[in-house]
Amino acid sequence: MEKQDTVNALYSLRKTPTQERSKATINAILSAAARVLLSIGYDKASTNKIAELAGVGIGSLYEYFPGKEAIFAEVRRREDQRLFDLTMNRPEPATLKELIQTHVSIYLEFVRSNLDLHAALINGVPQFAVGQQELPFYRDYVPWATKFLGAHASELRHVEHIEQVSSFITRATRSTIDNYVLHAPEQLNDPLIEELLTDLLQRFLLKT
Amino acid sequence: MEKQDTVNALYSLRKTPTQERSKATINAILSAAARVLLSIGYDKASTNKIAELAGVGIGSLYEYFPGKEAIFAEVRRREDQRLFDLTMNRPEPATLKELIQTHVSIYLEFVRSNLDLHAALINGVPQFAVGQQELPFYRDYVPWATKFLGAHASELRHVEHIEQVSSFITRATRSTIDNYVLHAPEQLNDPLIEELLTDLLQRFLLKT
DNA sequence: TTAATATACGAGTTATCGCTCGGTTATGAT
DNA sequence: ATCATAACCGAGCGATAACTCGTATATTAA
Repeated sequence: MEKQDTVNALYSLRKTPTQERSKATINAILSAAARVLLSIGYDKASTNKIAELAGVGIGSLYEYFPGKEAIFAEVRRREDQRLFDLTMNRPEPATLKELIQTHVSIYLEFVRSNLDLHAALINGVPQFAVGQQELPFYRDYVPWATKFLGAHASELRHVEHIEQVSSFITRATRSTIDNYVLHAPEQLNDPLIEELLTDLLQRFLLKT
Repeated sequence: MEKQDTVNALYSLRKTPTQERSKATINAILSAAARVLLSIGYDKASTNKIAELAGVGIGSLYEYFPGKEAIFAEVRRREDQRLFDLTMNRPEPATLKELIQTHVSIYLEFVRSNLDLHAALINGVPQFAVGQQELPFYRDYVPWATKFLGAHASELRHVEHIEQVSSFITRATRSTIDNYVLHAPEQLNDPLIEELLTDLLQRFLLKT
């Protein structure tokens, strides 16, 4: 409980902004953080540089963020949220087969749309409290996927452990794409990758 | 060419050791680096701390390594080499099905045997010259897998693009396991994960 | 034995880091 | 118009980082 709070304090906002201009300040900081990350990398990024590029006093930065990690944790959190919104704000496909195809496609388009930033986030930025608690992405996404799989249980090959299967395919999908983002970004434009990944998941999940 | 050398210089040994004691020094540094990584993380790890823990003068450290990145790049390189040796020094299975099962099993055992170090490497340590050139692991492994797939082409579902398929399954396997290492390490002891991953790959690759 | 080379060393220089704190300015409520 | 509070600011302190360079010691070759 206490330890948990201590940990969380390192990664969340210090105070919640109420006025508009403070929200603008926070946005400026996050935007600057992303630009600094792209130009010099996480290691050499410093709170001073971020504040300077954001056109914000260093004191202001520390009003809202306890440190560098928290800033980048927030950058990542917002990107994850964007992805989650993209996948949710969409007519729910009728069949599992379509769902798989759709989600692979959405995530691929998502990473392609801002490749450099995602590569930098994956590679350079350590993850929020790893092992301590689940990433927001999986925490939100897996239950949703589990529910969908449960609703189509009759089409599934693996009906025994739907919860674990749901987690498994979510992780496999995301991590495989992230691997391409980092190590073979040029192949992300090849439609073959999308085909292979879709086929991989469909064959695994669906009865033939 | 010149740029490439500049980049490489940041990540490779400065000089090749000839005498035994210098090899011992390098090993002490690498071992200390791993321990520092586990205790305080990549960010707060410094060359000074590593040298101190290694019982080596800071000057000696800089005789061999141009900086912190190079030290950890070498730690990772050696871990990758260990894994590669494990998979190669083993009677080659007769069938693709066995091969898949075997490799999933080897890699899982490999990460389980030193979970904390692998988690720290995956999460905290930025990758060597990402995008510039392929990681040694994939550079060595993919051609080998490609050859094996080619030799069993008759059993394959995807015979059109063996090279890309080989790369694809290698990345999918490694990145999925790495995801569990980082985000759900407790599940690595559940045999279900091994089953699911094996099944995923077999269904994708093999004709039924 | 001696010369050449490889290895080891660490005090010290320079730079930057994280972060605080006392104080100013802007905003909204009364 | 007045006041409370939210937001903003940046000089500057203490700590620590990366890395060099002159020097000392060990090893090997001649």
